[in-house]
Amino acid sequence: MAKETKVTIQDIAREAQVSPSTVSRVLSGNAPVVAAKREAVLTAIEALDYRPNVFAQSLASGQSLTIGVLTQRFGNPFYDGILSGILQALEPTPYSPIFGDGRWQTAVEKRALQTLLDRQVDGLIVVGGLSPEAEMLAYAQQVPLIVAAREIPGMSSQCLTIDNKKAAYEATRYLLEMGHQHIAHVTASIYYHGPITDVYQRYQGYVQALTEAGIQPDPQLLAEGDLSQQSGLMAVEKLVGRERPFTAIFAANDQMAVGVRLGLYRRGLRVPEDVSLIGFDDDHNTAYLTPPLTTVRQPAIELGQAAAEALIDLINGRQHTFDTFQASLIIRESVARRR
Amino acid sequence: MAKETKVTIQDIAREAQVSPSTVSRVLSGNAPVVAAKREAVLTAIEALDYRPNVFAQSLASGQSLTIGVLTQRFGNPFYDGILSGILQALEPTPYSPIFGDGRWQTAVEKRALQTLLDRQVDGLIVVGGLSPEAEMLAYAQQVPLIVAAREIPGMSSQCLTIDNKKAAYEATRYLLEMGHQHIAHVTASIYYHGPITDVYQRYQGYVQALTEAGIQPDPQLLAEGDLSQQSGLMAVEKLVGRERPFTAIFAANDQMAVGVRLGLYRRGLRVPEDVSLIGFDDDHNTAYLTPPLTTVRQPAIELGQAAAEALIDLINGRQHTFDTFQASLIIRESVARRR
DNA sequence: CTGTTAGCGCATTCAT
DNA sequence: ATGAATGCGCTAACAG
Repeated sequence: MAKETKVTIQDIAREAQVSPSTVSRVLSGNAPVVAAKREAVLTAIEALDYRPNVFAQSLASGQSLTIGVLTQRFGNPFYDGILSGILQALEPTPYSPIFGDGRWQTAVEKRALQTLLDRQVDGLIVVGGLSPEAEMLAYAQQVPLIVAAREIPGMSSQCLTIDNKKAAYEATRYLLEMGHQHIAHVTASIYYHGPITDVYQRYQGYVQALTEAGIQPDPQLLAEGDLSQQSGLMAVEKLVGRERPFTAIFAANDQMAVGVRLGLYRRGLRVPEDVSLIGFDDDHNTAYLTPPLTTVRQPAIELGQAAAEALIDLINGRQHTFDTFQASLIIRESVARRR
Repeated sequence: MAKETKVTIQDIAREAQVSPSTVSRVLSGNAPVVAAKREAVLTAIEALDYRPNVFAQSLASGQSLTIGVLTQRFGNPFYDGILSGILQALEPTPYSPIFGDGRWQTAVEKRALQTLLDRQVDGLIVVGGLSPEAEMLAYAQQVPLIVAAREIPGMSSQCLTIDNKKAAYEATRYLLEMGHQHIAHVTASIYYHGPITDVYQRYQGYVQALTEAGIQPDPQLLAEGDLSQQSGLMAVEKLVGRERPFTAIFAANDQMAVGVRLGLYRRGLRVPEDVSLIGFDDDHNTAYLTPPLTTVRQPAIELGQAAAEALIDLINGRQHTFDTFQASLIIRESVARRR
């Protein structure tokens, strides 16, 4: 339907008085071309407003110059940040990203992945994702693959992750240092979230900090939500209902922290006077909480950039190493020294 | 690098004892094929796990079976909703979306658009966007084009929009009906936002409602922000500073409404006891405001779906008509009857 | 209904 | 350094 440019490499060749191959050469820069001819070609390209046909290019070369990015539905600040980072890092390269959306459903994710593969992407970045490890390993066999924000055993050298356990450990430590002894944790069902082990790692960090401090983690101070704000609210109800005293709550993400905040408010508990509160994600949407929420910032953009760079190195067979990314505790007024 | 499938249509042809063209025919369904052969082909495809080379397909057919979607940086709930709608509507079609990100910068947008065009998209959906009208018209010449959430004079039959003026009118009417006479409006600079006339339309709806009610809009009750939360806060300062009494504020978007809320709080003004407040967008991130914010919900997903459907009809030369979408007022507790 | 013949637009050999 | 020739994998006439 679309009336695409009809200008082909042949037209340029004629216009510039050279052969098509020469045009191709100046285009790709893969072979030396005398300056005069190069000029002629460039001018012709300009004059005719020539745009190479990417399909023909890819068909002939076997490269698509695209890299596939599999995400899970937009909207999450952390994942969105990773996307931004990827986009930024790809900008100066010849590769352009094409997206697939897994929508947090394995079946959808699988199809999206397949679509990307069918489009002959030269490389693949999977952000999070639910696909079983075996499948991921299989994909990695077919195409250069980098996984962001998820650790897959057996391909850790291609996984960029954030040290969630350590971050959670530090958050909990901070509460301990502020004198809190009875620290509740709002987590999310491991079962439900399957491979999203981030949440579980946060739980582990929490446990470790307590244990090191000589405090036995109390199951009664653990509440399970589903990462939603609503579930945070309900978590408070559960905790309060158990009649185990607590002076601080560490929520596994900001959304739940907001719910917690609301739940405390409804129970007449004030933050931070009665209960200190820490979240996780540095979700900017919580900016208008009063008092502002102490939380953990994950370097999403940086991680995205690193993922893209790693992938390009991988495609080009270059060596590439990277460390686990460190998250940082953002201290704000939702935590007070225990009275 | 990637070891793509080496299976070609020839292999299938051989395996199924037919000619390549026949295979192509069963693949595209564009021509009748005897059942027996079709079966044979299908089995062969299955057996060899054949995946057509999209580049070869596109090169030969001139169609890419992709539709380009130009967005502006993820994160905005309204635009994200439109994207979801587009994705959903495209799901059952043979077209797959490829995204471009304009990042709210004309230069970037232009490049992104060009990239999409270079990829020979069969159609284009531009969500919002800043490109001057002339350019949009030019693009529309090159490729089937649908514009979502923006009205472009001269191609209104290809623009899906939401009736912002009417929605704002109704929001203001509601305040009037609640007995408010002095209603302030927080808008955004028309100059700054250039083509984003939504905000201006909201202003117009506000004016119309007042005028119809026999109230002369008071310039002193108008404050200009930039859609950010921060600017909402400052708007309150301006309004309060002018010492013109008001009992209600209608903000042009939820983000500013949140800022307004904060500003009022700092001034010791309570919502809704002292001042009633209405926003616009039904931004879920405001869910934890107390009291909940009365706002306007725009049917983003529906609009996205409609846009995708319209585009496909356009590509196929089918006729397609649609109405302006209606937003709806979501009444919550941030508005009180005037005491 | 189906096989045969030509390209689609370009990147790459290969000679020169 | 550069032109000519070949083919990437597939679809689209064109005959039959």
